[in-house]
Amino acid sequence: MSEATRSPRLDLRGAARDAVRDQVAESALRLFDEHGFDATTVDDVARAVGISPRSFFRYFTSKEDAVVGDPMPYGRLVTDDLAARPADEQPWDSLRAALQRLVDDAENDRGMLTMRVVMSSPSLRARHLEKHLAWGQMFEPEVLKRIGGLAATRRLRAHALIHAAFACLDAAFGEWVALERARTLSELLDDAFQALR
Amino acid sequence: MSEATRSPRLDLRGAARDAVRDQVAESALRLFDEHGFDATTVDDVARAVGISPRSFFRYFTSKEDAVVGDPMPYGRLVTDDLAARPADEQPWDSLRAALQRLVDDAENDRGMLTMRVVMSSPSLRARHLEKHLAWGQMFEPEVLKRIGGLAATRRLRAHALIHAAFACLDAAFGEWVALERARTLSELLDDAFQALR
DNA sequence: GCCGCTTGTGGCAGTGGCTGCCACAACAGG
DNA sequence: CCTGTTGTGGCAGCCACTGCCACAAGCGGC
Repeated sequence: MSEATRSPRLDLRGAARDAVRDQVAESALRLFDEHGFDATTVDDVARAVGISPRSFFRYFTSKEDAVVGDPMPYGRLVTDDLAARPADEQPWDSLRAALQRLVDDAENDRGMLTMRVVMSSPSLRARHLEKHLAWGQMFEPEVLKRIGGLAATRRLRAHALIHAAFACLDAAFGEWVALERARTLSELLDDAFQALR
Repeated sequence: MSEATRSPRLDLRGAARDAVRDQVAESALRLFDEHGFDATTVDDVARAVGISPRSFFRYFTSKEDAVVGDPMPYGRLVTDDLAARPADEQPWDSLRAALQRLVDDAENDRGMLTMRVVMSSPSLRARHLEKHLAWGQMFEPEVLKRIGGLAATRRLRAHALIHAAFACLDAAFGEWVALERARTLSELLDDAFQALR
């Protein structure tokens, strides 16, 4: 049967799968926060949620994946927001606006917990940073549209702008966690972006 | 015997050890470049240089470490350069100047090979990015000295500046490798820093 | 109701990175 | 020649992760 003619039931299945995934991820997050990421094995997580270790790796591509998640869905959202910005806007402003999507979604207890766990382990931080690489590639075409100047250096400048934006994002996240939400993520991100004008 | 009274011979030993380390790293780099990082096992590298796999991990803390190296030595050099910049210089200019140390050291065949291998594997890219985190912590005190404005946001802005500088560095490296050295790293880095003024 | 198909799951064995431990070899100083 | 220190190899074991296979669950057609 072809992809197009499949019954909508498959969406239900997908939804069920996503629900399980979320639940496993949340249990994992709690365990990692409580006992440490390295000290908690995949077997521990699997046992806690009542699935086999083998099945854990059917839901997540890696142990880290249960915390940092797939970069693509958010990447698409933010890229769409970026594409929807006015064509004559300064790229730096477009980037700030587009990242608001991530800010809105992270500014809650779950986001705080996730960031705290991410920052607690080098391998998680590394995966987190890798997400920026994936997003950066998705953003590039949109940012290039808004960049003028010498053609020979456009790609370089787009790259620098994009990853500087991520640097601001991480600085804001870091401060947000360190201050324990004394200020809003949105404000902190504004400050960080402002510092690089 | 106490640390202080040890004979200088130990430096010789350290030097010998460093020499072996370099040689193993170079062989590893060649193998990784030729057959791929993931497809090359530590056993392969060990066999190629005539040491046991167990000994490989006495020279390097991880397989990736043979490529990306210890962040501390370079971190110290650059931090020292940063500290030596004039106190009234703009932090962005100080950072650009301090990174020249890395540029000078990378701008050769070995550096090109290393960057190519690093960019070829996600796990290597991740470790490479982790190095920035370590360096960032070392730079922070020096950058803070050069940052004014509201005290409440100084750390945030310092963090954003520092990691934006690394974003520029990586953008320059990426372009340098992509262009196959058609332009110098130093020029590319200038362009990237310029794009963020 | 039965059958057959697809899809999700568990178990098992195996690979590869990495570590602790122990025995042994190399080499220095006495 | 002996002795303490240091580097090395081998072995066993942990853990993340994968391929394979057998099996169970749900769904469609009949």
